[in-house]
Amino acid sequence: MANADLFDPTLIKREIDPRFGEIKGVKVGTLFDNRKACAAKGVHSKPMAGISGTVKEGAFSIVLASGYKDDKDEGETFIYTGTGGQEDSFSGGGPQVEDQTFDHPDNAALKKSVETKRPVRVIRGPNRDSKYAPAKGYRYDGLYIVEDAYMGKSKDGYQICQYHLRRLPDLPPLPLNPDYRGSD
DNA sequence: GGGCCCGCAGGG
DNA sequence: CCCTGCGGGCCC
Repeated sequence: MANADLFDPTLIKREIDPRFGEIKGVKVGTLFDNRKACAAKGVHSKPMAGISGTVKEGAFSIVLASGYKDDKDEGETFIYTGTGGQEDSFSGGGPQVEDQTFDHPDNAALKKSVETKRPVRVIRGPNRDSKYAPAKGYRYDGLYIVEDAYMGKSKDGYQICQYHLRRLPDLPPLPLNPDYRGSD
């Protein structure tokens, strides 16, 4: 593959771990009805959690949806917020009520991806605050590199884990969100 | 439309 | 095994 130089050569077992990288038969732009459908195709196997991966090998995939107001989606790049510290994790949302930390296994996994440089599958869910989110369902938007991970401050004043993601070059353009409610 | 509460995959 | 999580359906 053309992006081979982006991978850490010591982590070549990407070739034997089917959880990383493109999923056979799932094209960039594929739309899924719900999270269960994403899981069924192996695009993102967790029913609710936004980050799928391991602490040792890094993240396989992440879901960008509403629920974390500190995300900033610019399409080819975006800022993602880690998991944890929310008021009601079951209802999937609410303000931060405590600090996030990279000790959380999911946050640690995504941080690990900065080191490994292994691209992560990105799935966008409905989010009226994102210019690039699908109006409905969950869309596979291709592979992104996690360029950076650092602690930041949420709008609620708590410490949060944040990540800079950048899309691999030469992927199909991202569709615009018809329901976007932002100004730009 | 909002509040509520259900299951389940999988990593550690 | 155990616990958690950027859903989702249902009821009002």
